[in-house]
Amino acid sequence: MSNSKLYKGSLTTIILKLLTESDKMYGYEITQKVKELTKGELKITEGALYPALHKLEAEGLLDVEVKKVDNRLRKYYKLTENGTKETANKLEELASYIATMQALVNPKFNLE
Amino acid sequence: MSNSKLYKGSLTTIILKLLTESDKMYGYEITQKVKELTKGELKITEGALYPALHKLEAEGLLDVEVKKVDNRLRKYYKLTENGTKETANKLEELASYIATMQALVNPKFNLE
DNA sequence: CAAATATACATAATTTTCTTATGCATGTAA
DNA sequence: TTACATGCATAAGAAAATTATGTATATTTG
Repeated sequence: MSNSKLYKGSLTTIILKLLTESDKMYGYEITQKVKELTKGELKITEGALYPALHKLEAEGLLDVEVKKVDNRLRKYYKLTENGTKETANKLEELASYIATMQALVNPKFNLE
Repeated sequence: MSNSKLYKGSLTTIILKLLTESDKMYGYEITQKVKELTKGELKITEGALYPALHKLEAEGLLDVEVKKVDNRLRKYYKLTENGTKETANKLEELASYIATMQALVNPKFNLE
């Protein structure tokens, strides 16, 4: 997931946000979409992705639907109502994180 | 360190950056400075800070100098030459992380 | 004056989140 | 037929944090 440690903790936010745009996605699709959107900067590993998806499902933020396509299994995930709410929270947290870090790192950005 | 998980992995960057501005700082001073700069948004816990400082010292990025002030011990940390170089890397990584996340989360920001 | 709070360091146990490695299975390209 | 792509999964270990302590001195407050 990139050599930078900064991505730790942001996988959930990424997954949830992508699902607000695509309605439903399956795991492998998420890895490809992230690779594409970030021009290869960020590669989601399976060892990180699948446990994260299972956790989001267990927390009731995602619903899963299994489908067989081309004789291969796919698990489609979509946001629940709570998942949609939580996505909004996560995106606010991300905006807040960015603002805070810029205040720390760049004297030009002052927090209110 | 704030309820948001996004700060995971950014402590080292924060410490190094603050030291480029203040020449030398001690642990407690860092916690207060961060609290002040972020208007209380971010509170560095001791359990995170001290091990991080020790690690940076062990890696040769920080030098330490112990002083007794008002009958209390202070450990002043300052950047080594390598520490200064590594700080530049960390700040680049932060800028890159922010750009990548905005590309993922905000369709308006496209990566080159 | 006693108690709480602030200053200043430290570490140990646990949790969270990730990496790395591995496993299984099918389909397609070289 | 061998490698690579698609698609899921988990287990062992590492890294970085949280939470809970512990020690000690100085200052503020009721």
